[in-house]
This record gives sequence, C-alpha cells and structure tokens, in this order.
Amino acid sequence: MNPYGVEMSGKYYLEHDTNLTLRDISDRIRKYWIEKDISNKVNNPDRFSKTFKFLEGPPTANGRPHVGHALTRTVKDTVLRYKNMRGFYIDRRNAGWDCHGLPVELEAEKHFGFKTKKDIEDFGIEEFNDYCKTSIFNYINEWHEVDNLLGFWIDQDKAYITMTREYMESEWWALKTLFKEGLLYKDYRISPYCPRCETSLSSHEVAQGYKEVKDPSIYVKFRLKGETNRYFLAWTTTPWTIPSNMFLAVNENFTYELIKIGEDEYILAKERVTSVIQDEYQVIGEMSGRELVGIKYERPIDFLDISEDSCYVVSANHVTLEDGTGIVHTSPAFGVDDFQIGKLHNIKILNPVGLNGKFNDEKLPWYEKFVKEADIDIIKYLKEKKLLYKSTKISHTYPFCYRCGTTLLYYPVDAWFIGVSKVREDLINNNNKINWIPGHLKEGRFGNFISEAKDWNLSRNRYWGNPLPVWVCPNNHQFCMGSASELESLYGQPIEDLHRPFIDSVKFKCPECAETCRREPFVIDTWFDSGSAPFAALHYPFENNQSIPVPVDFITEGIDQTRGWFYSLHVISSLLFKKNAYNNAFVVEFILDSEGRKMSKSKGNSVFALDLINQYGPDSSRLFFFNGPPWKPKPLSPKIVQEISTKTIGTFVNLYSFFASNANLDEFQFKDLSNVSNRIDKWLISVVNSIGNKYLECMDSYDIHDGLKHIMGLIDLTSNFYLRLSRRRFWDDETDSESKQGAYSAFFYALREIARMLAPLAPFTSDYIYMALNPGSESVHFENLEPYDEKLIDNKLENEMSIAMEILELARRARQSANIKGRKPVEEILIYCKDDLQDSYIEPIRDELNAHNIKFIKYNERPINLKASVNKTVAAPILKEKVSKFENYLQSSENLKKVFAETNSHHFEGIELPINSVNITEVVNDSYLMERSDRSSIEVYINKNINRELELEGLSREIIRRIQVMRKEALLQYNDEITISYLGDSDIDEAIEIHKEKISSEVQAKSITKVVNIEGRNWDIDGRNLSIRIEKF
RNA sequence: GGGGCUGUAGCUUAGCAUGGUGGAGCACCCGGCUGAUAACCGGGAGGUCACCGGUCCGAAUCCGGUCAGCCCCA
Repeated sequence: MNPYGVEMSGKYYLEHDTNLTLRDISDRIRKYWIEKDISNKVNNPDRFSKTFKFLEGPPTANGRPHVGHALTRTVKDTVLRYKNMRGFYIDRRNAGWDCHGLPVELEAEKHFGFKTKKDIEDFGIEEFNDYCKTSIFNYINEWHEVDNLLGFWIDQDKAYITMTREYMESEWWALKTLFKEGLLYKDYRISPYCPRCETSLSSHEVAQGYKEVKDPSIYVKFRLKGETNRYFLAWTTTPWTIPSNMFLAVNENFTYELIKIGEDEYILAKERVTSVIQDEYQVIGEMSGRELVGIKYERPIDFLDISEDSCYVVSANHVTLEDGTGIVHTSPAFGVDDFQIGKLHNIKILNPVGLNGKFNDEKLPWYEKFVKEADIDIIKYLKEKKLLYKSTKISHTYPFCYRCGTTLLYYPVDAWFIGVSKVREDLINNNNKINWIPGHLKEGRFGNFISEAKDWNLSRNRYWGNPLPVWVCPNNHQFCMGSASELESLYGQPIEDLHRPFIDSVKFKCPECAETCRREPFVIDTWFDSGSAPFAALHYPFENNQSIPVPVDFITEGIDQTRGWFYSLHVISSLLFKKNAYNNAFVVEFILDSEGRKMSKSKGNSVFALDLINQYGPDSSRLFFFNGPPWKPKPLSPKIVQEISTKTIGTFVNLYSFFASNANLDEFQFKDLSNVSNRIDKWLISVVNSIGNKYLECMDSYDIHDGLKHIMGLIDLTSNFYLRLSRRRFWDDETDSESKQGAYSAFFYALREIARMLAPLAPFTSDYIYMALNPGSESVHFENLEPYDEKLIDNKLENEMSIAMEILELARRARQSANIKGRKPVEEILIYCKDDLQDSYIEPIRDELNAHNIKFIKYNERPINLKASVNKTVAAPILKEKVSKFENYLQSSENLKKVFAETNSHHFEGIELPINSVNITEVVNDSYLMERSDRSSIEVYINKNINRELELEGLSREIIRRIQVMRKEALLQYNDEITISYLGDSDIDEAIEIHKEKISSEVQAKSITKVVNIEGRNWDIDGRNLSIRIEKF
C-alpha cells in the first residue's frame, strides 16, 4: 500500500487514475500529512543548521476568512515551505490571534443593541467584556478549516493570543520602558472626537469616515480695537467656534491690503481680495503680515470671560492663500493648529463645549445646544450685529464617526502619547534595513509616512483592551507598571485578571505622597497589541530573553497594513530595541470580484476563502494568487483560476500519467542519468537545470510569480516539445534499448525536478506526483533545493535545439501552405541557414518532419530562380521607346546572367542605367514551397511532388491511425494482439500490401485479411471508403 | 488639497532600471494531428502600448502634463 491507499499490484509507479479530480488528490494527501505528522517532521529543528524567523500577523477571528486572507496565507505558506526546502528551520511558525479593540466592541454593541457608552456601563463592563472575549473566536473553526484545506502549515496549537496575561504583561514592560525614557507621556491635545461614542478616534478610524458635505462658509468681521469701522476679515466653516475665539493668525510673509467698501474698511491678504470681495472697493493701504502681528481686536461674540492677554494678531505658518482671507480665526480648543498657537502663547484655553458636544456655559444664548445645530443661530446673531461680511455654503470632505455617523469634533482631550516624532531618525534608519516587496513602498508610501510620523495617541476611552498600566495620585505622581507582579506588590494582593473592570478597582498609596493612586481610565490602542507581537508573543523579557526578538526575517500582509501592522511593528521595535522589526516585508494587494470591483459586505460581492477552495481545490487557488505579481490587484475570475490550473497542474499530471503507464510496462526504475546519451534527452536535462537556476533566483528574491512562470515554461517544453517528439521512443519494442532507458531517465528526472520546484506553490499535487515517482519516499517537502548543476547545462545544445524547433515550425507551415498533411511523407525537405547546421540538429525532429530526404543546402543550392523585371519608374525616362526592347532582352537567360553580374550599373545598347532600374526577385522552383523565418534567416523548402509511392505510404499511415482509434475504443491493452479484416479499394489493397509489416507491428496485428463481406466500421479516408473490423486475438 | 501605485489585444499578462519594427497564453475563426485525448500543432483576425506634449535619427520604454481606477494621508 502507498500513501494513497492504493494497491500497487506489482507495478513500480502509481498509475494515475484519470477519474481522480485535483480535489480528490489534495484530500488524500492532506489526510496522509495529518496521519504521519508530516508538517512537524518537515520543520523539525534537528534537520537544519540555518534558521528563518517568521511572524504571523494576527487576525481577529470574529469574522469569516475571505479570499484576501487566503492570499496572504498562501504567500506565507509558500515562502515558508520554500525556505524549509532551502535548508532553513522555520522559527516562530506559530499562529496568532488579535483579540482586543474597538471593532470587537462594535460587534458586541450591535449584538446587545447598545447605542451609547452609558448603555454599556449600565449593562456592566464585566459582562460586556465577557461577551467580547468569547465573540472573538466565533469563527475560529472556519479559520482552522481554511488553513487546513489550503495546506497552510502553521502551528495552531501554539498560537499566541493577545489577551493573555503574559502577552499583556509584556506590553506593560514595553510601556514602562518607554515611560522611563519619557517617551510615554500624558498630554492635553486636540483629537478627532466623537461626541456620541464619547471617545477620541485613531487616525485610521477617522480615515474611514470622510464624507463630502456642505458646511457654512462665513466671513466674519473682527473690529480692530479702538476703531469704529475697520475690521480684520476672517473665514471659517465652523461658526460654533467663534464664541471661543482667542486669536487671529496671519502669515508674516504675505502682503495684506486695507480696502474700503462704503463706510467699512477691511484688512485681508492682497492675493485673496478678488476671490473674496464681490462689492465695489478701493484699496486704501497695504502692509506686510509682520506689521499686523500684535494688533488687538474685539471679539464678534463676547459672552464668555477671557483672559486679558488674548485677542491679538499672531503669526502662524499654517496660514495659506489657498482659501479664506489669509487671516485665520483661531479657537485653541477646537483645532490642531489653533491649539498649537494657544500653547505657544501660553494662554488658558477657552472651551465652552462639553464631552457630549453641547455648549455647557450658561452665559451663551446657545447653552445646551449641540454645536453643529447652533451654527445657524450663530450666523443669524452675527448678521444682526452686522459683523458678518458674507455667508455661503461650501462643499468639502469632513470626517464623521465611522461607527455612528456623528460629526466628529476636533476636541481637547486628555490622552497618553508615545513620542514617536522624537525617534523619526531611527525610524528612517531602520527602514533602510528592510527589503520591501514591492520595492517602491520603502521610499514611497511607507517612507513618506514615517518621515512625518506624529506622536501616537495610545489611549482609548473604551472597555475591551489592554488597560493602560499607569496610576496617578492627586499630586500628579505617575507610576507605570512594568509587570503584573510590580502592581500586585504595590496593591498588596494578587490580581486575577488584568482587564477592566477588575483593574479599575486597584488603588494604592502613592509611594511619594501617600495620597491614593488611581489608574488612568484608558485602554490602549489595539495596534499596540499586534505591534508588540515580536516580543509579547514570547512573553519577553520575562521568558525567552536570551536574545533580542527582532528582527524577524519575514512578514506579509495586505497593503492596508502599511500604516497598520507594518507601522506599529516598526515603531515599537525602533523605540524598544533600536532595530528594525522585520527584514523582508511582502505586501499584497486586494483580490477584486470578477468585474474588477472591490469586494465589500455592502455590495454583497465578497467571496469567502472556503468557497474558493471548495470550488477549485487548494492548489489551483494557490496558483491563481501567483498569476502575475500578488502586489497588483487581481480580479477573481473562474476562467483564470481554471486556466492556470490546467496549464500547470493538469499538464503536469498528464505528463506523469504517460510516464507511469509506459515505465511500468517496461519495468523501468530510475537510477541516475548516466545512461542518457540521446541529444533530446540531454537537452531536456539541460533545460531543467538552466530553468531550475532561474527559478531559484526568482524565489530567493521573493519574485514567486516569476518562479511559477519558469515552472510553467518548463512544463510546457517538456510536454509540447520533449514528449511530443519522444513519444515513439517509449513505445519502442525493445524494452532495454539504450535510447529508451536514457529517455526514461531524463523524463523521470524532469518530472521529479518539476515536482520539487512546484512543491512550495502547489504542495498537494506536487507531493502526489513526487511520492508516486519515488515509492517509499515520505514527502516532497523533505527535499532540499540546491543550486542546479552548471555542468549539466549545455547552452550550445539548447541553442541548437531552438533552431530545430524553428525548422520544425517552418516545415509544418510549409506543409500547410502546400496542403500536405503531416501524416503524408514528402520526398525531400531542404534546409538553408547562413550558419552551418549539423545533421544531428534535426535528429530529434526527423520523424516529425516525415520526409524521405532531409538535406542542408548552401546558398547557391537553393531551389530558386532569379527573375529580373524593369523598374519602369527609373528606366523608362532614360530608355524611352527602348523600354519594351529591354524587357525582351531580360527574357533571355544568357542576358540575365550578364545583368546579375553587374554590380554598379546596368548597360543596354550603350546606355548606362542605374542599378535600381532592374528589379531582381527570387522565385521558388515550381516543385518546392518555401517558408522563411524572420528571426533567424532559416529557409525550409518542401518538395511538393507526391508520387504514388509516397501517396501509398501516407495512405498506410491513415489506415494505422484508424485501427488505433478502434483499438482504443475497444479498450484494448497496449500489448493485446488483434486480427484485422477489411474491405477497401485497390489503392488501399496496394498500400496494405506494401506496408503490411509496418502496419502489423504498429497495431499489434497477427493478420490482415481482405474480405468481401464485412460488418466493420466504415471510414472515409479523403474520399475513399474503408471498412475495418478488428478482433482480439 | 498632498502622496503612492496601476493603465499594453475581448480576458490574463511579458517587455520598461540600460530607447532600436510590441511577444505569449486563453477565448474566437480556418486548417491539421491523434496509443498524453477534458490534451496537442499550424495559420488567421484582433494593439493610436490611457491621452497630450517634449527630448532623440528613433519612445510602450526617458522627461513634463492630463485623464481614469485603486490605495494612503489631510
């Protein structure tokens, strides 16, 4: 019995059952792998001296895996299998699961029907988090199933899980390390904030919620202090921020104008005047921005108390001339740039808006009103006060909460930051050590991003996440915990669960002032979880601390992770270890639907990984992902999956099937290549080795799709050139003929190498063929891929064979033009090439050429006649009425000789003619037909004359073919003998008579008998009737 | 508004760093082959190489701009 559970019945090679589908094959192989624990045996560290470190990017298993996941998992598996075969132990081949985060909470909220944070708190944080904890593994079984079906050899039982105490504790260690260096700090910052969810949002969350909207666009008059009708004109799209105005900002380098409209005078940037001002105006003054700085003004809305040292013009670089007036209304509580100005001028910030997004100062007429809804009232108020120059609407993109659709406010919140901007240099230096695939990401998207890296807002006002391990006392003494035990010793008792809400109740006496320390009420961004995977998955530094856990050698994820996981890994590793987190980052694009549209839940065009694999089988699906570079978006089309599968796996299995059935008949067993002497066999070996090295080169540089292309090229050459031309040699009667044994050896070798090269890409089918070729072997995946043997590569031979291919192609074309079937022998084929060709070149294609004589000829032996005609445009004006005489002159071959001999000019009856007055053309001899190659100047001449002898020979081959068809239809074995009776015309009689011996041996006939009456099969051979009956002898 | 990538036959793609008549495969049509047969071979048709301009004797390729699609940032 063999791995497939098939009885071999004395045969050496498994005969391929053509009824098996690729899915059947993969099912059997998968079962075998599991039974024999092949995956673990292959990656047994004892087998290797080198190590390749991998890191799995952890998905969240609260959704179904889709085709995009199948793609990244295929890339991972292909690279890891390849590295195994190149002699590397795969370290950290374990799975990982991301557990925390807002998306998980969002699903939970949906489940319970919650709308606000209050709903969650009323329900109970403990119960809420309990639900989160279980829901993240809702689809874990399907993930396992996909990995299993796809053949992804990842260690699921050793998966790291980001919500475990150990994992979280490692993150605490990291945070404390940063805290000690001043790189984790609390600040009061302007963040995008959702007043409904009452939390700030991370930048990538904000990015998901941009919408095109219409907002007010108002030009507000700010009266200069001490003036009655002179104003600064400032523009804003957020009227609700006017009550908290504290400054006006200008750009020192711009030129401003003072203009007059009626009684009123306005100051605004010179360049903006024509776009903003529609009324008649006069310019009455001009000044630089610098001169405006420091000028005091009166607020248009002044209900709120404000410190004295405000309400003057300041200078700021963010002021541009692209829109507005070149004077920017500044409300430090509600804008990032505004906030910076407030900070710079050391002002106490005015913030009349509560966490719920409503005005919370009773002095305002809009008290308790949601700020966006107050816009219209504020505009009305300004208009009444005559402090509004102009009010319109503007269409622009503005962020909304991606979860609930509420307008986001830029709002000052307490937050904890990681000082990423302080280590930009390190980020850039470490990026230089990374090999990005594709390369443009290094300087492009990723490089740009890190070169302007901002401090990372780590804190979230949420529930399900790793709690920020910082405790603060009323005197602002801050303590960051670096481990669970550190906290336990301060707390004085063990802490079971590090999650909220339990951790919230942990308080301790401040070691410095004896006041009570309470935890900062945040959880940390879940991107910090996954970005900590290199060390946290190892519980570093509490365990596995012998060496620094970065960099790993290889990671791969989708392009969307450039600023997600790729970024967080990079930042954290640069901060903690001053090293790059990974050496090779392979970034893949999305799989689109068959129409080329993005897959999305809302369109309902998503394809799940299971559906793909179940429909096409794992190997076909895997190969599809490498049809073209994986970093280009790919539409998922059934036709393409089918095509690449048929061309690669289908043809390969077909090749094996041919090999096995013949090799078993001849009882061939592969030993080595020493018996290979035939040119075409040597050629095949050469091609395997030269393509093999190209394959390795591509795979080593992660150009996996090019590696696949080389394999496909090799399969194609083996099938359509080697086997087609060598078939007959495998049917040779003499089992032991040297030629036949050599052919088997070369063929076996090619199949084995194809199986090995294909193993990382199509692991199931390649293992099937490999084990079938090597009875008793355990798996192709134990194989080592070494550089191929240069000594087996014969470039000269490969060149010569490509000339042979070309000759064959030309001969086939010539036959077609001459309307002579390939089965019909021709008298002679002449081949001309300006280089000397050896007879040996065409040895492999001799049968296929099917000619009695094949000759190489020299230039002057070509069967052509030269013909000359008068080029009348040139000759006529010179010769005038003698033109026709000249034409007659050229009819004589004697004269032609003279004309051809002339090289500089022609002479006729004493008249000198330019050389181009005669057109010389080559005409192929009537008996021949010629085809010429554009590439290499090879000319092939085929003799068109078919005499009776050739006719009958061709006829005999037609008869053979008919009988073969009948043998096959009768399901006869190759070596079954038959008797033949037939009825046909006299030509057929004669053909059979002459070629009886040949026919008999080809079709294994004991006898061929002409009969008068027959109940046989009727054939039409080019208009002739032939009736044949065969019987098993 | 800023940045990145992509654009080659109906479809999937090669060629582009280093300029020299754009190659394949699939599908289609015609013909052929047939002990690999759900294969195979030959031929045909099908391209303003997204568009516009520049450099050059010569541009799919280099440069500038435009458009479209996708992605990222704001």
